[in-house]
Amino acid sequence: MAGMWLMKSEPDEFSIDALAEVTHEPWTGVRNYQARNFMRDAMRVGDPVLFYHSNCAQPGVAGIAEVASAAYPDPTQFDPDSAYYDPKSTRSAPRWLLVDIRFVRRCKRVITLDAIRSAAEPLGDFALIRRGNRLSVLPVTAAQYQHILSLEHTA
DNA sequence: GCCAACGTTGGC
DNA sequence: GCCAACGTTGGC
Repeated sequence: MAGMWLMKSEPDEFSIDALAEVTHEPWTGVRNYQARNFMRDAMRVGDPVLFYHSNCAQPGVAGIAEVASAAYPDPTQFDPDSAYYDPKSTRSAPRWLLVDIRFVRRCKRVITLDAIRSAAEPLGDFALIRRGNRLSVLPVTAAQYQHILSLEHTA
C-alpha cells in the first residue's frame, strides 16, 4: 500500500538544504499519534515525499524526498537530554516511531502555500490548506502530488 | 469517560 | 507576537 506524502519541517530547524547535505535523515520528533500512524502503518520505502517548509517567511514545498526505511523507534524519546524525551515511553513498548527520509531534489523555487491554495480547486479536499490543520505528516493523493509539482513551472 | 484548562502549531 | 485551531492532560 504505497502512498505519497507531505512532511513539514521548520527550515530553521531542518531545511531541504540540510537534508541535501546529509542525504539521509531519521525523522525524529513527531509527537502526534495520527502522524506517527502514517509513518508506522502506511509508509513504504520509496514513497515520494513533498518536503514542506513551515513556520517561516515563505511557507511551501521546497523539495522532494523519499521514504528510506521502515518504521522504527524514535531514539530521541529515550534521551532525557532531548527536547523530544518522553518519560512515559519504554524501550519494550516504544510510543513513537519514525522513518528515515532521503533527499531527492530541491524545487527550482519554493512552491508557496499561496500558490497551492490558489490552485486549490483541482486539488479537492486537501488537508494542507484546510484551516487550522497542524498535522506535520499527511497523505497526498497522486493527483494532488502531480498538481503541486506542476506549479513548480508556473509563475 | 466527560470536559475545561492548557500547550503547541503555524499562518499571518 | 498574535491568535485560531485543535490535540492532550488530568480532575472529577
